[in-house]
This record gives sequence, structure tokens and C-alpha cells, in this order.
Amino acid sequence: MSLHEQLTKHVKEAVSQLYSAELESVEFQATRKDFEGDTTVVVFPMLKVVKGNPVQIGEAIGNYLVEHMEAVDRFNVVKGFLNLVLSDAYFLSFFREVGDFSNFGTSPQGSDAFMVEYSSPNTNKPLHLGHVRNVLLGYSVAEIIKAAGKKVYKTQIINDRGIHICKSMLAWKRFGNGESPESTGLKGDKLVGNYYVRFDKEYKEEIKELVDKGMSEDEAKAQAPILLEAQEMLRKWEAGDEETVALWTKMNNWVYDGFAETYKAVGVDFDSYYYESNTYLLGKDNIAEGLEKGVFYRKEDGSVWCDLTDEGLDEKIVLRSDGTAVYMTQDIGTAVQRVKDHPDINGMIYTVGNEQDYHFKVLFLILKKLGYHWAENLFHLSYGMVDLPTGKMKSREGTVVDADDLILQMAETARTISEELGKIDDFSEEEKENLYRTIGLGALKYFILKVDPKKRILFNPEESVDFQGNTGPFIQYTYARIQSILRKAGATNEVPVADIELHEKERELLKQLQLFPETVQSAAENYSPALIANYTFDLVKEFNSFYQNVTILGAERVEDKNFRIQLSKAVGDVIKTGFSLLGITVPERM
RNA sequence: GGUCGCGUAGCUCAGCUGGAUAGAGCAUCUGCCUUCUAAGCAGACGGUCCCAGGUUCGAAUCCUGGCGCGAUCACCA
Repeated sequence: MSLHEQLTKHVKEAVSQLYSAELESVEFQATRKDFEGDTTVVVFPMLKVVKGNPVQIGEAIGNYLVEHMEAVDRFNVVKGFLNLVLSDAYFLSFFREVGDFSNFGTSPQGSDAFMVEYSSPNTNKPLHLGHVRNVLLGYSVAEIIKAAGKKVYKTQIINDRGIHICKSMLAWKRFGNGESPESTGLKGDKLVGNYYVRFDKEYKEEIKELVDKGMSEDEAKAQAPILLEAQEMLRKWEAGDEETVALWTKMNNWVYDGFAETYKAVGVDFDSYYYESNTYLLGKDNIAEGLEKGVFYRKEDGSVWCDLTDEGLDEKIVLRSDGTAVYMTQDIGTAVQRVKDHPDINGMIYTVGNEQDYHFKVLFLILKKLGYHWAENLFHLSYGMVDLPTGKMKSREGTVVDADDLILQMAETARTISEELGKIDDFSEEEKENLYRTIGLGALKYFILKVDPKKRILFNPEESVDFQGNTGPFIQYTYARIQSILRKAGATNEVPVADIELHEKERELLKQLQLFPETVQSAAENYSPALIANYTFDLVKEFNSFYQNVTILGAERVEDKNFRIQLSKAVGDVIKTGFSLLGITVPERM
């Protein structure tokens, strides 16, 4: 039973015995820094069932708790707030019970399985900062859910077909002179991306020419020869034209190789891949099924619709009049297919930008109407755009922050700072490069994940990302600092923790450590890596304060020294676990 | 125009299902390395929580109406 559960029980008893009234629940909050106490019972809500002065009620309950609970040492009442001071024995027993903190806060895997979709790129351009946010969020949420005891499948849907893919194919065919990643030394996704940009350039020139000849802007956009040719290419692809499909396969593979490199650099992975070229025809059976069930209806022209006006939404098309699939059809089919492929799935999380909020609202509703049991557990992990000071990023116009460049740049910043500090001069070149990458990625990931996903992020490449204060490197630094202490301390893990009197800073640390498991649960329930980031930051701040104010290795009494070393190790373990949930690794030295 | 999201210190952000004098970091300014890593610690400065009503013993938080920013309203994906 957790402390709050025990307290709740006793507070209810107290109220029952003293006032013969029954409380529904007891409200707690963290005690404010300016008052003495470790946790606070709020008396005000009790006034509904207990008549009287909140201070007196607080005093009475406080006395009862001190008498009946060993964990409660003493208390004070301010207004309607009953501040409880917990006993050292309570904190020490918590610390002893956990013992090994290396997996503290995480739950063993249960049978409930979830699928997390993220990344989901187009195969006509390299990954940029927007994808980075997506990938980091998706990966982190997957790890958090895993830590909360669920089985997780990470997946993505790859948009590998369509007119936009044909555009880069066509430009390469026309202007590429047979260039390849090997011949140019370019990453495959970069090479293909260049041709996508090239297409747009040619397209714009053709439009301009046509407009100069007197055509209207709209007409010119529709009639530009290069566009017509791309559309023809798409038709050929759909018809299975050998040459087109071969080119498509070749160029997509270049892109996949490039993506794989980027994913590896970022440190994310996937358990399965779904390709739109395989799934874009899916869903028609589900539409037929829905028609039978009366979930959908057919219009005169043959198109099929879902009426969502009762839910406050519109009517939504799910199948074109010519019988072909739309985006929605495909997404219905893909979802069903995924559950077929993984029968233990009981829910799915889609990491997709907030411009698709409406789409997913509709998709989830339709899947529910179709009666799938797992449709109750669908979540759109929606996130805000990453904007630059100059405005929105546009691949076609080349105004993007490239993911690979960004990672390199962050590592460079780490190098500059590290070299100035000169603490790792004895490292080999390879060790140094690894460390710079670790720190650079730590800075970038933390920068993005500490923010509520719903909020837009303004990324200023000039000002870059901080390495001080509430940042990844600050937390990594604290971890390295702890490891340094542990190296100097030698092995003390097996020494039992004595019944010592706790220092204020030690109490604060133990309190913070205690919060970790519920933080992980809460992060999983809210799909929020930011909760983990903020928790870890608070823990680290607390530790640094402890570190600067209390000597660890220099403690006079050996019991204090042993405890402080073990406490430091526990904090290090939790930092490591917390950061692993954000996809951030921690260095032994920095 | 309809719908959804966001609006908290100069800047970047925390503030869970309403609770004490609204918190961090950056920036600015003060101190602290002969002692466990100063990417640190201790402190100062900095706020009409967008505005106006309402509910409540109590509102940054909930409700209503405005304002500002963004997204979205295709037989596109």
C-alpha cells in the first residue's frame, strides 16, 4: 500500500471516529517549500461533511495520524492545510525496500499490447526537424508505455507511392544522368530530395512560360507538361509498368538506406513497417462490411459515406464514386490489417501532426462504429508544428532544417564546449566523438521532449539549443558527476543502510525518488514525455543542491557516507532510467 | 464563417482531476572552485497568469462571451 493510500485510510478513520462522518476521498498535495512538511492534507474539502473550523479539524486529524501511524512524525496546520512531517524511519524503509534502483519505476511487461506508429515519412525527401519531433515523441511514448507494463509494437506507415513520388522520379529520369548515391557520395534520401526540388523548379518555370503566353495561372498549373508527365507516370506505376516500377523500387531503396542512417543516428527503431503501396487498396472490404451493418450509406453516384452529424461532425466520404479508395478507406484497412498481423493489440497510438486532428477524430469514430473492441483505445498523439523564425518549413523551397545536419551541428556545439572545459583530454578520438554525439543528441532530444506536444515549437537555428540550466546536458552532467563519485567510492553497495538521522537534502531526494513510479504511470496515461523530462530535471536539481551542500565521501560517520553513496547511486539509476524513456543516453564522464 | 488547439516573467517553458504568498531555466546583477566534475551551487531582479463576466469558502486552472496566433473544414494524402 502506498503512503497516500495508508494516509487516506487513517484520515478517513480519524474523521469517522472524531466526527462520525464519512469522507469520500482525501486530497493531498506536495507541501509548499515555505512550510515544514513532506506531504499536505487539504482540509477544506472535508468541510462539506464535517462542520467546524478547518484549523481545529486539521489539528485533530494530525494528532490522530501521529498516534496511529509510524510514518507520521509530527505535523503543523496552516489555515486549512495539514502539513505532515514524515519520519526518517519511513524514508529509510522505503530506500531499503527498493534496494536496487536500476529498474525502479518500471513495471514488468503485461499481456496488454499497444501499437505505436511514428515517423511515417514520404519517400521523396530527407527527414527534417519536423520529423525529428515526430520520431522523438513516438519513440519516447512507446518506451514510456513499455515501462508502464504494456507490450509495445513500434511501426510506421511509409508513404511510398503517389504523385509526389513520381515527381522526384521524373526529375531524376530527365536530369539525373544516371546519378546514384554511389556515384555522388550523397545519402540516398538527399539525392532523391534534390530531384524533388528540381521538379518543382522546372514546374514553376513551365507555369511561368505558359502564363506569359497568356494562359491563366490555374490552367497553367494544371497543364504544365512536366506535371502531365508525372501524372502519366503515376498511371503507369498503378498499371504495373515494369520500367516505372523498377525506377520506383530503385529510388525508394536509396531513400530507405538514407532513412536507416538517420534513424540510427537519432537512436530510434521500429518493429515493423507498413508501406502505402501495399495498403492503399485495403479497406474496401471494411467499407462493404460497414454498408451491411448500416454504418455507411451509398449515394446515387455510387460513392460511400459515413454520417457523423450526430457526433457533431460532417458527412465523410469513405469510398469514391468510381469505387477507388480515399485516405480514410486506406487508414481503416490498415488499422484492421495491423490487428490481424498482431492479434494481441488492444489499442494504437498515431504520432501525427495536429493538422490531421480532424482526420483522426473521424477515423476513430468510424472504427468504433464498425465495432472493433480495440477501437476504444485509439489515441492520436497530436503535436504542434516546429516553426523557424522565418516561418514554416517547406521542403520544396529548401527552407528546412535537415535532420542529419542538425544532429551534426549539435555534436559540434558539444565539442566546442567540451574542449573549452578540457575535462576529457585523456579520451581517445573515438570516445570523444561518441561523447559529443551523446551530448548533442541529449540537448536536442530534451529540448524537444520537455515541451508539451500540443504546443508549437519555435526553433531558432541561430540561437541553437542551450547546454545549461533545464537541458539534457545539465542532467547528463549530473549523471556523470555521480558516476565519478561512485568510482572514487569503490564498492559499498552491500553495506546495509543504518538507522541514521536524515539531512534535509537527503529527505528531499528520497521524496523525489519516491515520486518516480507514479510519474512513469502518469506519463504513460497522458502520453507525455514532458512529465518524465520535468521530473528528471527536478530530481537533478535536488541532487546538485545536495551535492554542493553536503559532503558525500567526506562524511564524518561511516554510516552517513555509505548511505550517501548509495543514495547517489540510486539517483544516478533513476536519471538513467528516466532518460532512457526519453531515448537519451547518459555518459560515464563528460 | 464553422470546428479544434494555443495565449503564464524580456525570452523558452512547468503548473495533474479548482486550493496556501503563481514556479523553473535563459538573459541581467551578487557571491562561491587549496575540499567528491563550476555544463554546478547560493542569492537578487523580474508577473494586470490575453480581456470581461460567471460558478465557488477559494479560479492561472471550470463555464460563457470577446481578442490574438495557429491548424482544419477536398470524390488530396
